[in-house]
Amino acid sequence: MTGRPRDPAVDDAIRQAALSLITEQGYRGVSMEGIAARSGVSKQAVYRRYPSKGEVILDVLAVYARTRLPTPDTGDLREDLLALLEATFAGQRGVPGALNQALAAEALQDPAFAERVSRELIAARRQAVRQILTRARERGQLAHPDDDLLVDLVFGPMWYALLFAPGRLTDAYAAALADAVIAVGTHAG
Amino acid sequence: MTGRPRDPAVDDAIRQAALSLITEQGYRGVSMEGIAARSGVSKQAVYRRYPSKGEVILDVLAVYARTRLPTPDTGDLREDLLALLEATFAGQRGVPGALNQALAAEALQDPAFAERVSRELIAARRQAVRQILTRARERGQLAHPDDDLLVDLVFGPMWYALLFAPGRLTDAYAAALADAVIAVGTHAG
Amino acid sequence: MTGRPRDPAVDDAIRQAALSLITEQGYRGVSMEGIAARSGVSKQAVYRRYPSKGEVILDVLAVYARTRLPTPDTGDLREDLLALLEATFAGQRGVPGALNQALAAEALQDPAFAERVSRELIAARRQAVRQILTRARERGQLAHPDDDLLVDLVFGPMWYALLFAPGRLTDAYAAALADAVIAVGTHAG
Amino acid sequence: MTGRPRDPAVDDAIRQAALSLITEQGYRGVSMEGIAARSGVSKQAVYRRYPSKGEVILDVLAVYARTRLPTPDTGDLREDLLALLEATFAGQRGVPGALNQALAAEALQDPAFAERVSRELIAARRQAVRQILTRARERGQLAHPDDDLLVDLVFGPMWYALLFAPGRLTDAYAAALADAVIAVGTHAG
DNA sequence: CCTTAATCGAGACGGTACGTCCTGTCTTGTT
DNA sequence: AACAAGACAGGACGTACCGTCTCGATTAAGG
Repeated sequence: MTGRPRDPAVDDAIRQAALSLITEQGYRGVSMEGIAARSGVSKQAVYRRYPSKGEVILDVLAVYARTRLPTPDTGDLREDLLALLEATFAGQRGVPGALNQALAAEALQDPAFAERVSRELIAARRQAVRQILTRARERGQLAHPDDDLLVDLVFGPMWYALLFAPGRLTDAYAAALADAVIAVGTHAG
Repeated sequence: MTGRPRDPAVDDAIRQAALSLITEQGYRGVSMEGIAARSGVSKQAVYRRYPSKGEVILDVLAVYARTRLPTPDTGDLREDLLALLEATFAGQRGVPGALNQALAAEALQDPAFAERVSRELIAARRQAVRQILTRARERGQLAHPDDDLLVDLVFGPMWYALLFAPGRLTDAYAAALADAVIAVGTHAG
Repeated sequence: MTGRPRDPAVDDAIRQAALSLITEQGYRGVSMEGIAARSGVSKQAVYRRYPSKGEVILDVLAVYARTRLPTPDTGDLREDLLALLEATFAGQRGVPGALNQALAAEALQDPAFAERVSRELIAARRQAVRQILTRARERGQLAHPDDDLLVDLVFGPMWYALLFAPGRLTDAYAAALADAVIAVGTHAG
Repeated sequence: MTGRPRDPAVDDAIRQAALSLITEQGYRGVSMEGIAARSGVSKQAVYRRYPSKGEVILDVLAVYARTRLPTPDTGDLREDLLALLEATFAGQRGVPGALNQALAAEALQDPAFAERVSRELIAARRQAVRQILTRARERGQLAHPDDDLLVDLVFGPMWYALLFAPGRLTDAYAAALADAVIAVGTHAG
């Protein structure tokens, strides 16, 4: 029933190989074959762990982004939003940006995978923003009733930029976006 | 010097085949090989016209979406925005949605293509919104100085939805989004 | 130093699985993996007993064909030969035929194995025929001096048939072959 | 309808690669993958021509053995048989021997292929011997009525040797076998 | 009218990746 | 030790596309 346990070194080698392939060559350059070759691992070992390229990327992202979303709590909505947006955008400028792009590419090709990503990854990120909003609402700083819309206003432009203009994700943009969200939030809706 | 002219029937067959493949099987199911096979055309004939899958999709989209963005001009910002958003979202619910998803998938795998899409297609759409905003500004209905941000607030959530939750693009969502944009726009920024 | 003794039930399960796989699917369908799976035994247990597929087959054949070659002794060369040939051919029409074919396939792919088979299995069969010939010679019924050639005349056509026309191994063929061998044997050579 | 014609150089490269692989490493060392790699040809190019390893070998053998079976006609049965047997055995001592072994290995694993080989290759060889026998019969040198049996006596021992003792195929063996066949042939049967 | 040149379909070409299967070895915990 | 379980590197399987190429057969426009 037990069998030989999986070698954690193999896990690491696979993730490391996938990560370096994505950063070096982008999503195009990633293949199950290539990951196996680069990591010095058999294809079987990869397929045993992940049914598809997307799952590899998802896992790499999960491990890589252990630097948790901060969910700052300064007592001020603007401060909180700004901190989260700057942190998030900063991340997207580097390797995680490439990972998220790869993720999106995979999701666009496989609705089931998109659903999975939505539930496991996207939801967590949304929750972080929603928490900030909830606290602001409790302090009476928020009039707009639809948190979902406000969250969309945060992440929508981010993904838009990842798709067509990754360079746009600057601190200044984070500030402008934070102000915009607050402008909407302080209205009654 | 002239040689045999290109057969327009071949052009049509290619576009038609690409379109039906995308709608039937999604981006996954589309290949240059498949397009040629489905259209009864030689691979060479396809490659002569388009250097890559992405270009085919781009062209199909251009032809298919001859139903131009309206750029309504009712004299009222909210009316204009609402009309445009509803029309745009309505389009994304059907076949053009699949085409846009395919486009995004391709763009994510090829930065050069992303750039091209950005310049040729995205820019036009942004321009339509910017026109509405400009007119509103001339009427004194707009305080916010950064049109680009406002445009991002319009298209960001749309692409976000296309990536992870296509069902979200309803008329109600269009209305909420229009209100949000106006809320931001009427602030000084 | 002794450790746990080998489980005879495992031995049986392996042989049984190998046998049924060969008869059901032929040599093609036989693999160490498949034998282990079919017998519900670990691969290690198989490899512990047999270094290769060929050895399994060889062992299965040995156990299965405990119905020893008869080496009849009727006092008449023709009677003896006919009895042996009919018995042998009869065997080759059923399961042992498939086993012998598998054996040959393995031998052709591995000269060392061929040598081993030759020494252990082929030699025994040849000895049986040689015994018949020796007795005939002592009775003065045999003029030809080269027993090896005569034995080849018996088994050559049998293997030939196993390779390319298994259906040929009938009783009539056995009779014709026995007569041929006698025709050669009664000549001086 | 026409399409680009197959490149004969590719044909040659494949056959050459297959031949050298067989002679160097035996049937074990032959794989479609290996043939493609060795010949510098794509796997597709190989599969386009041959559905299986066996077909490659069969074709290589056919091309290689353009040194047709002689079918000598000296007016004397013994002379004819001896010439053919010596020529045949001589061939089996070298590269064609390895090819025939590979062929047999494949045939043993695939009854349909065995049938094909039987019809296309084996039949031709048998015909050569039968021709010799027919001429002898017309000259009154042959009493035995069953040519098929006589042919089996020629080829049976040859394949037997190829399977288990390739070294046995000497000129002396050819002579002994020729005499044996004649001994049978001059009897009434 | 008759070259000239680009098109057409067909399909071969070297490559790369797919996802599966088998080989023979190994590493667990259990008996 | 042997056992079931199952991971491991390696390698072959047969298929699908990639983008390029070479055919023979059209289809105009220009000499």
